[in-house]
Amino acid sequence: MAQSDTVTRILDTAEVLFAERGFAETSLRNITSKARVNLAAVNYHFGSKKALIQAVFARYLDPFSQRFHSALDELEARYAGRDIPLEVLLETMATTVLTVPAERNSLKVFMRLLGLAYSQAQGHLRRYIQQQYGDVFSRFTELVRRATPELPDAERFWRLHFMLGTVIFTLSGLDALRDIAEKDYHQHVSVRDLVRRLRPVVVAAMNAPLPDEKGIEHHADTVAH
Amino acid sequence: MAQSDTVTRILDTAEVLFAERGFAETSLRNITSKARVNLAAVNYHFGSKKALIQAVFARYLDPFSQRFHSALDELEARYAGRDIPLEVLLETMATTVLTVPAERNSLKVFMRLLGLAYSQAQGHLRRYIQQQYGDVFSRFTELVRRATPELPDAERFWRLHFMLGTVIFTLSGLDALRDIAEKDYHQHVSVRDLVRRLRPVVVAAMNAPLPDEKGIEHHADTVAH
DNA sequence: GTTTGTTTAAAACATCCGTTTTTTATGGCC
DNA sequence: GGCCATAAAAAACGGATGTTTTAAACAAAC
Repeated sequence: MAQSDTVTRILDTAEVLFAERGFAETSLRNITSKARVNLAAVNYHFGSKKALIQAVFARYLDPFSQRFHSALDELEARYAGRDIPLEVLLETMATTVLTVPAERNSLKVFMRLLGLAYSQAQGHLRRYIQQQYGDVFSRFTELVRRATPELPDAERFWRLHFMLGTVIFTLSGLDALRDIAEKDYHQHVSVRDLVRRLRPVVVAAMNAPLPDEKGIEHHADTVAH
Repeated sequence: MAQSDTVTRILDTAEVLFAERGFAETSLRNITSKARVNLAAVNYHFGSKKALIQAVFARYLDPFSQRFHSALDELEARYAGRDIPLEVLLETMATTVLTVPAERNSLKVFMRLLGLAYSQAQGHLRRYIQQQYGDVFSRFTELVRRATPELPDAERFWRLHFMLGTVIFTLSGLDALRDIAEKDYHQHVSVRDLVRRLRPVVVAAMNAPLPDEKGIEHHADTVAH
């Protein structure tokens, strides 16, 4: 009966603790005791702590990758060769990202994990994600390239990462920001709200004018004449 | 003679290791051995590892806070009551942030530390920074408020944090991004480059049109008619 | 020259870590 | 019944961590 909901209990507990405190600050003893599971169970079922971390990510990223591929398939079919508008691409990505964790009410956890994956030193994680899910991202960026032919390649690369930073940073630090926002503006903030606010910002950022030429330098103390 | 360059050696070594691997992943033995200093010196001079971490931040943030106050003083004097344009405010902040670590050739370290301060769980750090340097940030946001009177307060709050996310995320993950960028676009990327690219994006994001009204919902799969 | 306060050095302490090993239970199959 | 693979539980291992204690060096003050 208890066949292997042990595995699920470990994953459920681990993702929450990881999201709250980070990987290094979360010990296997924290996880197993809170999950009411034997300490050795982690190494038995997953092999190591590293593998546990990767499994936590895979549980989100596998369905995400699958759904996102399907969504892009649909889009390409619908547009039949014509370029897909940037707004549609961004919107599709957003809804796909939001769909997966929504089924488990764990958007906050998922976003926090994404944030950790980037910022944490953990080299093995970045490598794992890159080689496991790099192709979905490549497919997406290629479609974005076609949607923004006027942007130089390097500029588009950086702007995409700028926006990735905005979204991950905001949604992963959501709790802290939400506290401040609600204290200062007495207004509840839902994730839907935030996505609504993010949309025009991201679009405007992607469509911003190109930066000045390299040679020309501006200084704050000479710009206001 | 050796009076207390021990303190400096510890700080110099600690900030580099912290930036490279994070706080939890850096042990006092790592620091003290690399700094060729006795293990007990950290607890003797700083009291604890937590206090060491805060001291590392203070060494950057104290001069930053001081300079930024002066810069804002100058601006307010120059504009003598008139509102300071948003671009000038942003530019001033940028140059101040860049100035402090530039004097020690440690911009990368500083940015990475800022990123860690946000993303890492370390509750004590956020609290310390908030209560120690919250007033400079408040002063800045108030000036931004006057520079963007058309923005609703909540909207401005969120957009400022969006942009904070962009900058910190990008500059703190710089090394990883730089690797990808140089591999794909065979082009060296300096921090100056990045700041140049960031400027129009941030300005456009702050000036983006307001989001749709709350009631109206958009879905990716119905938006492309 | 001895004393005093400060800094460094060395060693020990208690605790926690990830992992491995050993033992015990469980349930399907002949 | 006995057999066996699988899972869970308990115990132990080796090592690393932050901190504390004890001892030695050193400079300044008297």
